[in-house]
Amino acid sequence: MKSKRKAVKASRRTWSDPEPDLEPDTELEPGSSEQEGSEASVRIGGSWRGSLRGGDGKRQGGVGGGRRRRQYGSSKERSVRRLESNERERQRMHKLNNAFQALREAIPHVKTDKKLSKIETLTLAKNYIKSLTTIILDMSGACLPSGEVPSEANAAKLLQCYQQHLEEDGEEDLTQYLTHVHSLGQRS
DNA sequence: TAGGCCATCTGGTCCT
DNA sequence: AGGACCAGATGGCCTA
Repeated sequence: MKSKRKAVKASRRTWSDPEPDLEPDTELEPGSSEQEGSEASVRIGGSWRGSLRGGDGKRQGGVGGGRRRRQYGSSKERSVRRLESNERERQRMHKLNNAFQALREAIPHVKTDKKLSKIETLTLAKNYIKSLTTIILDMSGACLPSGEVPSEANAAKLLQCYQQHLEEDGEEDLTQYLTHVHSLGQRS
């Protein structure tokens, strides 16, 4: 794992680090409907951004007409809230990255020095699940009534069988489940 | 040096 | 009301 991102970038000016020239109380609020002349350019995070959600309109608010920013008290209060918000977001992203790491370790792949990227991890995981599903369906005779043809329609029964296996053995290892199913298949 | 990947900041929106 | 979630923007690091 690369040891970067250990410290917050110093170059980025933030809410907690307002432009020195500006009086704190007169600082323009980025994106504020009251302050901005147009949506073409909006000062956010020390940088200039294009129109706000204007492109796809996916997240345009239900509030009719102009966007209303939540009104906070003093600029100091806003700074505190922003910092708290940043910290929560950081923690959230760390949790997300931990989940990605767990997923990396759960899926088999060719071991290299380079760790899987997020998109690679998701793609491999999807393929892995598809492969396992195929295998399970192929072996489904072990859990399905005799004569019943393995099909996607039997997936629910297979899932039920898997869940029952988990309840009985308290084992969450799919590999062992597959071994179990395989041995049943050989017996029958 | 360009492009990929990533961490972080940020404001809007959703949810409890 | 406040936290969670989301997506855009930015800049740093790394590799081909």
